[in-house]
Amino acid sequence: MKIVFMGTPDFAVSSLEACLEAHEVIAVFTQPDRPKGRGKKLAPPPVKEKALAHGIDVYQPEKLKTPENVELLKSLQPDLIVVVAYGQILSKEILGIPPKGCVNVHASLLPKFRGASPINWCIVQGETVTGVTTMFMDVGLDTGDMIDKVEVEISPDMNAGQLHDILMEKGGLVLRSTLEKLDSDTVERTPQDDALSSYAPLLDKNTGVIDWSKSVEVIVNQIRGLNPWPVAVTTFEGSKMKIYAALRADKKVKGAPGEILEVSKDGLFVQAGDGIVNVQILQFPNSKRMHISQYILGHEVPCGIILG
RNA sequence: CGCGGGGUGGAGCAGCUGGCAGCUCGUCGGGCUCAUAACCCGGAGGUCGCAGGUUCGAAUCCUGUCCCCGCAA
Repeated sequence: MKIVFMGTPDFAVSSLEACLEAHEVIAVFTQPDRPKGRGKKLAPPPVKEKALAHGIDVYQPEKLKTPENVELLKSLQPDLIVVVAYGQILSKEILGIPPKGCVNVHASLLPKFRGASPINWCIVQGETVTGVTTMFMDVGLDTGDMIDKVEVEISPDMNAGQLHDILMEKGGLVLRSTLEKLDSDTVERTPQDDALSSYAPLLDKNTGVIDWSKSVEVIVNQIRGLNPWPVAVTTFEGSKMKIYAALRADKKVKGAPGEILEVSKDGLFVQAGDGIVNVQILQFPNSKRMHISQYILGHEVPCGIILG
């Protein structure tokens, strides 16, 4: 099949590889290079680098749905368009271009966690199982008919970064199978049950702010679900404290929500709504990320102060 | 040239109004103990990121360079 691939971040790269394995990728669409990192340097998206390495034409339109780009897509005459974390909406007109349709790889078990950040939200909400779904795209947001699905277990200590890496790999695998079915016209469509759907909106900084009156479970899930980005944060004596990892603690002491009850090399014990959170890895502005056992070697952490 | 912080014994930090490099932990040896990640005594370990400069003398001031990090995207 002649495929046009659309994708941008790391997550899309393994799917691009899946396409390259058995099919002809005639063009890659990805977001324009953006200023990135400390120096404002323009950085190419991972998908672009991969595509260039394979000598594939790369297009980086600011807006995909302009008449010129629609014409461009038509002229490419793809059999199929594969979209993975591209970052732009495909208009109805574009969706109708390829005869085999437009398929999307989505990092959740649809219809749950439709939207931009399914990987983070499923952990934040305490799911124990998630997965990757391939589907035919329609005009709605991740609402199209499903094709293939693979489940992945979320272990209690897993954070969003680790889950991302697993799902990325699974995404490539599922797409391979979906591509085979499309190629041989043996695809089966399964409509999504809207009643079971949920939405995983784009993350922002505020998502990371910890409310210490919430339960231990909610806080711990928030912390691991937002690692490595945007990272759970709280306020420690006026400065921002990022928390990368935390556990549930078994302690008998008790205090006000957000109060630091005890500090040792085993952790920073903080009162939450229904129990105690053991903060393990933290980071302060201008400082390196480190485990509490290292942090206390060079810093004074008085008990009794209130976080948040 | 987007803004800002930092590179000091294995780890985390202090020292930086220039004058013999310090703290906590770890590590090594010894002691106490039924025992211990606890406690006591003692020791090892640092060209203070790199290169120049100012000075009688620089971790500390100046210049250049490399690397790391926070914000912002």
